Amino acid sequence: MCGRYVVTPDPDTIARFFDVDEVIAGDLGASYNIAPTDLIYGVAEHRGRRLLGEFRWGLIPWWSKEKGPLHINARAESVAAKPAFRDAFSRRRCLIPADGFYEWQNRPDGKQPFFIHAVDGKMLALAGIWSRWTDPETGQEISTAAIVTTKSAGAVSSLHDRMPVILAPSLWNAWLDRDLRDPEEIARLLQPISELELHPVSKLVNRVQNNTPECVKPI
DNA sequence: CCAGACGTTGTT
DNA sequence: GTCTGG
DNA sequence: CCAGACGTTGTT
DNA sequence: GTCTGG
Repeated sequence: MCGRYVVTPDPDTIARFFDVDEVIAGDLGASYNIAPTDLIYGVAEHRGRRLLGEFRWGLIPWWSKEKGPLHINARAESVAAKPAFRDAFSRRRCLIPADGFYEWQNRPDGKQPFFIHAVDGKMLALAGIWSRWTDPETGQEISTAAIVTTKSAGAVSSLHDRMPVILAPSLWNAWLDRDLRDPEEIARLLQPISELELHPVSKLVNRVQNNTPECVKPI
């Protein structure tokens, strides 16, 4: 699955990589340990333009009266049908930029974290869905997002049976296209990719308070 | 009709 | 909002 | 995802 | 064990 990840470039660098027209996100700073509830970058389309915005990690359906529970992931196999996700899936998709992400391997002696990243070291586009939600208590409106997961492939499958969907650049346009609303057509974009590298890292990453380059360093 | 749920993961 | 269960 | 909390009363 | 917070 995907419950922690890494983003280090500044917003302008991310925007260039994803061919973004306008940056509306603030500078969230480099993070080696992004966790659920954090603010994250997301690339989404608005009135035909590609924007880099910020989202709270943990999707809240627009009709929800409650702040929780958090939906940090959505299964590719069912995202089109689930009440909490289907509307976002057909109308509000985004790319979530990442240097890489973490998975924990279960071992007899505990859990071992791994950092997983592109072979060429470039940023990954994680498949995301998003929603606008108004807090009934404060009237505050926020954008929230979830990462779509799928069956793992390649080296990652030796660690874990789930991983985030990573979209190849050739699929970015279709994924962001808000006029593309046919669930079956959209679902065809969600394939696991296998060209990733991984290495074990320190258990420092287990604590969300630890946010240093040490988190991604091979051990 | 109204009430209540609406999610993923891992583990057992 | 929309579906399912009672 | 992992870490950390997990409770009430009364008083300040 | 299970929920909440980050």
